[in-house]
Amino acid sequence: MERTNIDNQTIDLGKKFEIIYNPSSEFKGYCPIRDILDRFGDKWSIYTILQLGQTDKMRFNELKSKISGISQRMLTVTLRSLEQDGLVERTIYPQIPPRVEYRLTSLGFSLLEQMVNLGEWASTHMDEIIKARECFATKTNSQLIQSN
Amino acid sequence: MERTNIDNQTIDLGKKFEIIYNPSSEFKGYCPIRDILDRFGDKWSIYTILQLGQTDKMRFNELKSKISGISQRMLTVTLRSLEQDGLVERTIYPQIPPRVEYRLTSLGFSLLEQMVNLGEWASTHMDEIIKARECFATKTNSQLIQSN
DNA sequence: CCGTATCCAACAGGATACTG
DNA sequence: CAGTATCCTGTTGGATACGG
Repeated sequence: MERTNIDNQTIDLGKKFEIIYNPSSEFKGYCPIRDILDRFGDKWSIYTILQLGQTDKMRFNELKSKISGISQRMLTVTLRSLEQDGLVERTIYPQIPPRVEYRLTSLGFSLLEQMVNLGEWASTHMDEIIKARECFATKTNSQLIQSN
Repeated sequence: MERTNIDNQTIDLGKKFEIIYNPSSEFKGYCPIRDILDRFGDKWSIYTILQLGQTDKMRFNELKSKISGISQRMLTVTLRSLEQDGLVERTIYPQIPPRVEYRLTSLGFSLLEQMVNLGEWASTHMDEIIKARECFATKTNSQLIQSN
């Protein structure tokens, strides 16, 4: 198994790689990251998880008001999806008007920690990425100018 | 700033939360995680990053053959996107037939590390999630039966 | 209050054909 | 070899109206 070495960055992916992604087989080429990202890579899951991580429990409309821009439909869809994966727990109090509370499960909290880690990476490197985008735009523009 | 406490899990998100997501303002409510996930939360970016992390450089068709299922178009699109964000470096050797090499930048490698972390989380908790999905399906079915 | 149902626009991405 | 260009389909998610 090969090792990667660039700029004195040596990452021994060999061991980990087989765990997280095995491309050699059509059937065993299942990728857990893909599965996870298919679920919370959507538009609202992260916001929802982050919000639920701020307090121990929240009601539907409370969540809706804190996640700016989300529609009623999408909040329902998102919460069902998270509930289905065992990340969020839904408690219904049988009363009129209905009262429903949502909270992260311990699994949800462990994902939250990963999200926070990813968020810290994103915050740290966001300026590099933005610079790269600007630089790329400049390169593309100059190529366009040359081809005129 | 509130603290979250469930099952003896105390995460002090207060400090980190403001960095990674500020929902209080329409304009300052910019979320770096969202930005990042909008980029590599797509269908092919992770596979591409993982593959490029396996060797120090790869050619276009080499990549295409290793990422099973990807179309020529989507590989181009994905690589351009990653290049634009400074995660991948593209080297063109002006010869016929053309020779193009791709490699991760150091920024790309640091993202790869995050992906590996996420992948380990996913691998560790995948069985819990699958169980939760099955359990959810059972609950839903029994509700359907009751309503019949 | 907390949803569900329906309709619809926008976009991601696959198939195919063509090019320097 | 390494792409573009074009077309076309499936899915995501927003708007709106209605229901227990």
